Amino acid sequence: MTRQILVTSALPYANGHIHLGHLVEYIQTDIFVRFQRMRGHKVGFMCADDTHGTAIMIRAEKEGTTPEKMIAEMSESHQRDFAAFGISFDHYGSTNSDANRAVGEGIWQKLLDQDLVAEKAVPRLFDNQKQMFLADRFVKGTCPKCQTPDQYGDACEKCGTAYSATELIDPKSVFTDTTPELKESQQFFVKLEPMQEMLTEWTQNSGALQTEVANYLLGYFLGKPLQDWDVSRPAPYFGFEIPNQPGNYWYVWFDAPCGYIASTVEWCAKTGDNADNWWRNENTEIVHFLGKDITYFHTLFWPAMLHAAGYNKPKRVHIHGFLQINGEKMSKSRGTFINASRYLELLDPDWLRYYYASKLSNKIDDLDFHSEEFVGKVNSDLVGRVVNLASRSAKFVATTGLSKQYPDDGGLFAKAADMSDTIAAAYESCDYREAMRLIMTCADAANEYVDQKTPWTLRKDPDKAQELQDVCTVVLNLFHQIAVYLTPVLPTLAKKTAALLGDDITSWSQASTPLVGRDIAKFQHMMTRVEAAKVDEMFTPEEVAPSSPTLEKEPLAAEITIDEFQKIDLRVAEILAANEVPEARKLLQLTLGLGGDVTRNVFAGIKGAYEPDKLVGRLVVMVANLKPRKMKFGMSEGMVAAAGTDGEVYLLSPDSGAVPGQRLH
RNA sequence: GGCAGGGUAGCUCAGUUGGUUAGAGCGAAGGCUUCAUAAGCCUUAGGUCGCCGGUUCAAGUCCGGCUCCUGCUACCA
Repeated sequence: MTRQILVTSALPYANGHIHLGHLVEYIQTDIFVRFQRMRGHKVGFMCADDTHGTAIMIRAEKEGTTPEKMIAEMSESHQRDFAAFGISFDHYGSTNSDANRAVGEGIWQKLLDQDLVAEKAVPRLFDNQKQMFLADRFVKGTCPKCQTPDQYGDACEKCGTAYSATELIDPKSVFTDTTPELKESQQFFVKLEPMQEMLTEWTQNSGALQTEVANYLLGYFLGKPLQDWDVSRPAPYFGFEIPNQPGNYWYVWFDAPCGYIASTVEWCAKTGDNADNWWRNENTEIVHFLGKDITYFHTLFWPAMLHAAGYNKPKRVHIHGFLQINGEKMSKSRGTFINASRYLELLDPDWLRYYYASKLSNKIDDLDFHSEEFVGKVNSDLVGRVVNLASRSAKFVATTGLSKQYPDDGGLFAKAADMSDTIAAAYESCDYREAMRLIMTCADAANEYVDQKTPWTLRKDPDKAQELQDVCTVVLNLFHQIAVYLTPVLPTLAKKTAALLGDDITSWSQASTPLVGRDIAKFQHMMTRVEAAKVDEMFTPEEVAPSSPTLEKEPLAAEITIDEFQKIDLRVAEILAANEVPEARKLLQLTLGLGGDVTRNVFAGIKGAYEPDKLVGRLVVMVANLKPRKMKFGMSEGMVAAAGTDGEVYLLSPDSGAVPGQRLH
């Protein structure tokens, strides 16, 4: 029976480039999609850029551009990366599209019709200077529980306490460093509690979710009344204004998943289909792939929206874990935050597709990119075992082609053909690791066969020409079979196999029918080996070119050791007094406090750049163990740290929380 | 803090409803082979299954406690 399956990957946020972590998901989804297409099902693979929200707005502002321009460039970059990794979307849209606005408005109207929208006043922090309400992530302050300074407005990194931004002690806007004001904001909420029963049923009994996920939802959300979901944000916000509610915008997570439908709408417009055939048709299986961080958006809010608006709920939500690099979180400072484009400079995308496939299961465990394993698996599985099969047999039948009849192979081909359903089931359940393991057992059996039959010996005896052709016919068919099974993962290998044997691989069933009596093309290498050095190079941070004009003016000083650095005692100091030195052109006299009654008298060359009155009370950094020096106006007992070239002077200040006397490490 | 998940060979992971000597791949050691991109084949070594206790004829598997790791925690996405 032909199934109709609409598959999505989560929408990448237009705030950054595609990296190896994203690719876990897109490759995983693409394998599923290609597998289903091979099985003859009707598949739509939808994705789009997620373009709205404060983060986009702020970043565009920082880069001196408009959000529209930024998301256009990012979309192009994303699509280029996806294409290079062979991600075969049927349509790639954007949440900032007319189609998406229409989908959002349609759902919104249905929510209003069913009295599922509530309006409430919410106290929120407001940045007066920037004239905007601040999301939790844009407020920093001292944790109300453990007093750790410099924590975000949602949770403390030190003690793990979750709180709301309004509870922070001494909150500051991360944009302006000013103290935000508490203001009421009228916001719109989707009422979820009326759909609690539906959601409980769907999450627990529909089979759409992995059991861990169902347990998590039951344990954390569904065990108590569902809170109303806050779906609006006050201006300024980059997104869609809510119909008839000027100054109020949909929260990005309201319109982002609508992008799945909007993409389908745009796709159907191209193909002459109707999106309702996919989204309002019970025979369509909606399958979402996403990372565990966005679980509840897709398993509570999104199904609620779909349900209220009369769309199909997902048949399956497949959630995967995060990518780790050599056992650790990806990190920019460790050089393990690898963009897709960086990978592509050095390595073959098919290697990553296979490597991920060989590690992905249907659990939500994190997946580790382990350099040595990556090299080992690709070289040993793909090159040494799979591709090598063609390489060690094709040459012997270059002139004769394949035997007319499929020879007796002791049941090898039939045995591998019998595995078709088992392998297919592994793909279907997204247990690619199991699929790869099974396929590799086929490759092992084939290599053993070559070893037993020793075609290189047969070749030397003209009387055994037929036997040689038969043996190679068997080996090439076993290879072809494996290539068919691997096609969802390695479409490029499938193409090269097709070129060698003159038979395009389009259907799963081709693994069950041997190829006979045909010429074969001249053998060409199908895959190169991974060089470990290239993988290492990928994880070596690229040298930053010293193109900075400031660095040219003042080049970096000679390298020092940590011991040498530690001789310099840098301290946080408070400016207790600042006075003009009438006869000096550049100097101000500062009295610096190091806590208690320890003070230092310092002459600092900052006159002209700072008003003495305004300096009193602020914290600076000083070199506290500098040998005192007698100057024309008195003793200077240290030095205040400041940056600047060409007469500009900028004092350094510690973040709030630091106290006078603390040493810098 | 709460919730969810995990801890099995050097590494990455399988272990079905509790049932013989706990498996695979990679890596390691030894041998064979030379067609193939130093690829292939065979053999070997390696694990008190996180810790403690309980149920049972029998526990990696079930129950209780402890411990370590990871993620999430609705107004960042």
